[in-house]
Amino acid sequence: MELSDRKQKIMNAIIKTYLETGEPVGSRTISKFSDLNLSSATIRNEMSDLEEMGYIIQPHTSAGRIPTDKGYRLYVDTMMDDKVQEVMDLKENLREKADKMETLLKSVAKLLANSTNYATMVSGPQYKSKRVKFIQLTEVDESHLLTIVVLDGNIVKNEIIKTDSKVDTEGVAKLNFVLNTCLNGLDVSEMNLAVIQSIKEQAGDHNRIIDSVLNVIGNALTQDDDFEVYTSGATNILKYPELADKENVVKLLDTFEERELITKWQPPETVEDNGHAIQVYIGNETNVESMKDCSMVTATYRVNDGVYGKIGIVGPKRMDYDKVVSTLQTLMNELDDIFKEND
Amino acid sequence: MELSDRKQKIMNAIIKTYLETGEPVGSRTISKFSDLNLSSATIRNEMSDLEEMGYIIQPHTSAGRIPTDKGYRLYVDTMMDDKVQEVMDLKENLREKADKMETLLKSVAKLLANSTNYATMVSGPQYKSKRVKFIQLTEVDESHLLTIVVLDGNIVKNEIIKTDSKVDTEGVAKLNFVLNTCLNGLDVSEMNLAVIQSIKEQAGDHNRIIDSVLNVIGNALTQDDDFEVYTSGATNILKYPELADKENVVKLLDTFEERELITKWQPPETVEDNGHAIQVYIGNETNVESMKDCSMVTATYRVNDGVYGKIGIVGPKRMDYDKVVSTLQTLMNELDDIFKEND
DNA sequence: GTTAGCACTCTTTAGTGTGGAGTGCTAACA
DNA sequence: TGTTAGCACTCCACACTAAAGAGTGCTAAC
Repeated sequence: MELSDRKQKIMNAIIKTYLETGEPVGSRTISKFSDLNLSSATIRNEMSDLEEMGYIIQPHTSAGRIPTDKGYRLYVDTMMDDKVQEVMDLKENLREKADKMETLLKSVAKLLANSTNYATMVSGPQYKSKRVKFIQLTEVDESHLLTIVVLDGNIVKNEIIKTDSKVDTEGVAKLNFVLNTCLNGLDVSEMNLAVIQSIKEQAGDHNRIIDSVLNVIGNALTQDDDFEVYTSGATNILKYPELADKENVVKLLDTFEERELITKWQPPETVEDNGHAIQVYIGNETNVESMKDCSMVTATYRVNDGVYGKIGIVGPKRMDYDKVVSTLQTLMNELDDIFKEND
Repeated sequence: MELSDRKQKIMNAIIKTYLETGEPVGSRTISKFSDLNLSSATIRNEMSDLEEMGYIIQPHTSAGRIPTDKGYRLYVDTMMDDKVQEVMDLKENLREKADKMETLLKSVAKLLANSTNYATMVSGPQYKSKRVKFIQLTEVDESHLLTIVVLDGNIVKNEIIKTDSKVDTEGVAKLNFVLNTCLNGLDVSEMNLAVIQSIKEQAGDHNRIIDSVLNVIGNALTQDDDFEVYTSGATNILKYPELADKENVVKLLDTFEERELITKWQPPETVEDNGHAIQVYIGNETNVESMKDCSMVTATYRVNDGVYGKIGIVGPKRMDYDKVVSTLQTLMNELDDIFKEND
């Protein structure tokens, strides 16, 4: 069956109404709806068609229709107009917090949650290809060495390692020299046994320390456990009755608590400059079981080349896609500016 | 009125029963209860007394009684016997995660939440009196210096600062020397203008950098924004109907989300060695409005001298105080061991 | 001092009926 | 042939009622 112009309009009206009310919408409501001057009976016929085509569904025999995932998808893909949203006062709020990435991202999450009334998740920046820029060991006291690893993009990792015996200042200097000459510029795959062996030979009798240091470096290069995710406004989902039944709520809130669950958020392979790769996932498209009744809109921010993070907004399927997308757009531009400044 | 022995026993029975069921408990239930062989009528008389004394209350005329805060308090203070709980398999689970404080604390929160079915909050260690152990500046590239501040207790803070112009290796060395000779061993209150002035004089023409560095140090010494709080099992509160009415749930969950709210958790002035300062807060005793229908049990762990953190378990007033306290005790001992080992 | 018994209160639950919203179908109309 | 009006039907939501159950307080008897 063809999706006629009129059907599209009706579909649009159904979704718009449903987004507002959250109630199944009936033919009479649509027939009273603005432009299209059609009786409820006609609408009924059309709705019957739309149902057959899979765009809408009846929760029970004598109820109105609600959009299916396919219906939402249609809306998001074709019907959303790009109207510019009132620009929020995000700017001032953000600038204040911009000093530390962590606080910045937390505020982003909170601001978004407050201004959209949905739940938000923000992932910390992920570093795509990590290479060692330089390494530095420093004595802390008799039995502890501070290991500092600076990676590409000026990411600093540090860890204190225990030593069996005191290493004198000279020894530390030597270790520093050896480590830096051998490892600078390498990524994790290039640190093979040959390299390690050569370090150990040059370092003399500090094998144990080398092992510890390499361990720290390995962690710095591979560990994703600093793949932080900040969430905010989780309780907003309680505002939407269709999500708030006990079963679901627990699962959803748990999903938010277990931030790790959103590991499915790989950073994008490539993001065209200034493109924020805004994407909409509806229902099962999220690939998260507990979110099957939700939708999620994600965007990608870019701190540096190869350093990306994601921002996601989770709400009911009847979320105001239009507003969310444009809010995200505004916000992303703002973030871009902040990162550029701070470089 | 005197709190007779029999009244105590009845009180105990009431609380125990209520803890299990969460329902108001009636006189008949208690009369059937184990030891005391009394008819429901007698119990009724006693309960009437207990109500007058403020230990229990009737939610409505023809309902059983439930304990008041005062009643719980009586129970916690006098009636809880110290029976040892089955030791959980916390140990093995914890050891695996012990490598990083952060992951360790997260696991603690999760484990506690799972094994108690209440919500947990764990605050990261707080450093009571912070002093600078040493400072180190390192060139990263032409326009960036890495500032590392090591504090008492081997806490490492780092930040990258921008410089207007390149500072040569010699300059950095000099700065390092000056900073360390002037600042090592000082706490924040001792870094007064005189000290700062003297640094600037000795450092020559690197005033701007000194300012940035002092800024970093100041942050390291004062900022509580790394007062991390980990939560887990927030959704557990949905398991207790008396907490799960919509109004309350939102407020409670928000309290958990806004971890900062628990700033009221000052570290204790003193904690006797090996004492974990386990405390029970009932209802309004928590001083958190949204928790007026909850109870909270907190314990203090000790990483080092002057480095404390707190663990809290939040549940309904009818929480199983006995079990929670002994679970916490077991856990704290375990943590003590881990911290000792890792020293 | 303790207990049995009874009247009374209040909540919970199930059951019932009514009104409203919405549909699908049919027949009439332009 | 597309549109509309009308009607019978379905189902949900809500209010109301009735009955059951739990528990109390009081009184009188042991």
